[in-house]
Amino acid sequence: MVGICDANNFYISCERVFNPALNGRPAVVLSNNDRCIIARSNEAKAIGLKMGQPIYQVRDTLRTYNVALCSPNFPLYQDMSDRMQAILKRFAPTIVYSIDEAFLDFRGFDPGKLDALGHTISRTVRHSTGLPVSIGIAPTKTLAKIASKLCKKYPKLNGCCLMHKAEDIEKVLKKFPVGDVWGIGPRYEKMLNAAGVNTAYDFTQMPPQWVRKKMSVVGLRTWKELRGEPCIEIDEIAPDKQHICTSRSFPSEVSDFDMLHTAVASFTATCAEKLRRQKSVCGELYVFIYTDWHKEQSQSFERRIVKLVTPTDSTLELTAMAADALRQIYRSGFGYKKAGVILGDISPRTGVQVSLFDPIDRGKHSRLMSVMDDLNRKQGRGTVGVAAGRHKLLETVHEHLSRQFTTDINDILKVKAKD
DNA sequence: TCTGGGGTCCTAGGACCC
DNA sequence: TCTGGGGTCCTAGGACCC
Repeated sequence: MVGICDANNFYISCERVFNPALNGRPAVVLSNNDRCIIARSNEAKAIGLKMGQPIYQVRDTLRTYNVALCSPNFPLYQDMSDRMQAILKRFAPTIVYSIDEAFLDFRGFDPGKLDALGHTISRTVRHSTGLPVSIGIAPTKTLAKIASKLCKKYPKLNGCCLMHKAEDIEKVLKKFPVGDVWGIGPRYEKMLNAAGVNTAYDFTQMPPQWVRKKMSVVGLRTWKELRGEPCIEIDEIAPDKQHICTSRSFPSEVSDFDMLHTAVASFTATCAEKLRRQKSVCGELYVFIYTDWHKEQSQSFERRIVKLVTPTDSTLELTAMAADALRQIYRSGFGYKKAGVILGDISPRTGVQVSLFDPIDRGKHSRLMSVMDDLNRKQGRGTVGVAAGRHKLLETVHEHLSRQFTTDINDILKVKAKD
């Protein structure tokens, strides 16, 4: 048996832990620059606010229902996530799946005791972190996901839903919309509905050859999992990333080369930091800049891939190459709305083949980088860097930011004694 | 006026090789 | 009229996840 522990409305719940005034009212967390909705409380869902919806489209609703707005506070969410995962690990081998979810490996556990254990875990996380979670337990990961969704829908389940008897599972699947199944997105949902497949149960009754043909081996795995055959493996040790990306939309259009350069340099530095954290090097650097694609008039979507002779993790080298690439794709007269950097062709740092006429002192670079990473880790991000300064106009706007309640000593809540 | 920011895997088709 | 066959690698595009 396998379990999934999924935090309910995770970002919102994190905000609520430190700001109880948000309880019971519609609240949303916004994307960078407070542009669109990326998380919603149940109350916000109930009044029809949608994931990814731009704020300007729902101004009236926000006002009418007095919706609380929160700018994204990712350091807080990550810290709360770490706390949740630490608690889960006390009960069963845990595989972190995303910031708000983890799988629990219940193989070898007594199935008769799992319901009670699941409830204990749910209660413990709630008490120790303040986060409400939904735990689903079933023979496969896909079924466990369904169980955890039931948990959210039916509060009387009290934070844990165990699904293991074949007839119970069948009963659930017959009512479960196929589009809500993990692994079936909007495209496949449409295709399946058109073929008369509306519930998860309908899907399990389709011939495997048909599923394979229409949805490839990925769809077939989902089909098998729904029929109780585990076949989605998730690695215990998070594999190294194959691509590392940093990109942002700008608060307003940017047409000045130096400003773009500053942005691209800082994205590259962030990417390189992530790369060094996983002890890898990259062999490829990709830089892109977009104009606003919503506008009718002429657009520009430019990108350049640079292949490296010798793979590297040096911010110095990468920022220099990114600047060259940017110089090649930049065109004056355009207002750019978004830019980004992607590192690819990633491999472990050990075993780098240095080319014969390598002009770079790699030892020196790597000593410099590790001093830099160290300082940034201890003194906070952005303490030292090689980026070309900062521009006020590029800074992300966060009008409704909560404080760093758990990670900054100055922001820790103070308890006042009543006299 | 205004639309997020990360990732994964799979497949088909073209280039190229022998 | 007739136009090999098998393999690899790369890329773009399409689907999905949170």
